[in-house]
Amino acid sequence: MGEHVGMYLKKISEKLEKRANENARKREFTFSQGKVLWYLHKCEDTDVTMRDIERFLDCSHATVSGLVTRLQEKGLVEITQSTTDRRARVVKLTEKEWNNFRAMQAHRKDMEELLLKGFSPEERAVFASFLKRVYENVTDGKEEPCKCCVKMKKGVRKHD
Amino acid sequence: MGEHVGMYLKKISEKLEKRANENARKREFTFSQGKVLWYLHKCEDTDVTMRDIERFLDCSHATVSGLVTRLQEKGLVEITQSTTDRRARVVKLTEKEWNNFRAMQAHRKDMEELLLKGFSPEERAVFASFLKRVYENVTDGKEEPCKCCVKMKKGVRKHD
DNA sequence: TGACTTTTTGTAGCATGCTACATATAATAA
DNA sequence: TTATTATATGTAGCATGCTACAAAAAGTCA
Repeated sequence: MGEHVGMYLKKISEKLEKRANENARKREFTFSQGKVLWYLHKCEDTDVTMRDIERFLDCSHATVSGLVTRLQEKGLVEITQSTTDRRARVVKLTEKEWNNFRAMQAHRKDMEELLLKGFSPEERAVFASFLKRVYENVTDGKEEPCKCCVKMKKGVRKHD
Repeated sequence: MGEHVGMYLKKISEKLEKRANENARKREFTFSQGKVLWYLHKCEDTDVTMRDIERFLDCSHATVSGLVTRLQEKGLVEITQSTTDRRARVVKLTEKEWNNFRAMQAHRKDMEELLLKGFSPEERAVFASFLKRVYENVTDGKEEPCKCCVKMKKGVRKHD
């Protein structure tokens, strides 16, 4: 009765974000902006719209609009209109940005190792499976993954 | 390699906060404001200053200032100057607020149950211990607990 | 085709978090 | 006591998240 699981989850998450922001600050962008860049790298070979980013981050379109605008102001992404859907805006990484990816990968790996310091391989597996179950509990099983890279072929949209 | 533990922790935490905000909205305050109220209830018998709240929330004093100001505007707390330390502001719950506590307790319990749905008592214990270990990893063992209720007697401050 | 609905994005206004700077008071050292 | 340092709070300015409203384009159905 009262394992305070929720409290721990939130506090760990807050610490993670603070650490990530400290790290990202060295590279002239924030943790949230980094998530957008990460996604753009992951989907290099496809046209990524603001709507795709919204689904990936699982946040409102207003939030995405702010993030992408600030990334554009810093010259880290370019925004162009989609040629196939005049509502959509396509977001692309600029040349300037390419240095960041490896640093981000490294930091992500470091954080994962920090989190699981002292855990045996078996414990890691059990912990990961617990987290997946909790995630399904809080999403009522209705996970809303980013469908862009998974289900869409290069440049293929419904309206094509 | 790559259990995505960090990602799951963050996503679960985001869902938790969204659910808590939906719930809290019915009671005219937000999740973060609710944490302040929660703490004030916990420490009913002591004088709680803004600095105490800052330590409890583990956030900046600027953040606390905003939270407490908005709670005051809604008439949920009163702010007075400490009689023993003229720098400090003492934050107190108002009569109006007292209806919320039980609803908050109930929601917290519901969330805990939702998170751990389908977990056996043994699994719950293991999961909780894992989270504690991860928390110690991300805090480097230097946990910074709220010292107010733990170490301070009623009304006793260093400067007394 | 034309009317209706859905989708994508923009903007305003707010709450929450931060850092950086300022002030006033308290605590400490000379 | 006086000078210095530490502590508690205020404020400005920013990034991130939200909801609510609006517009424009795309999709759908008669």
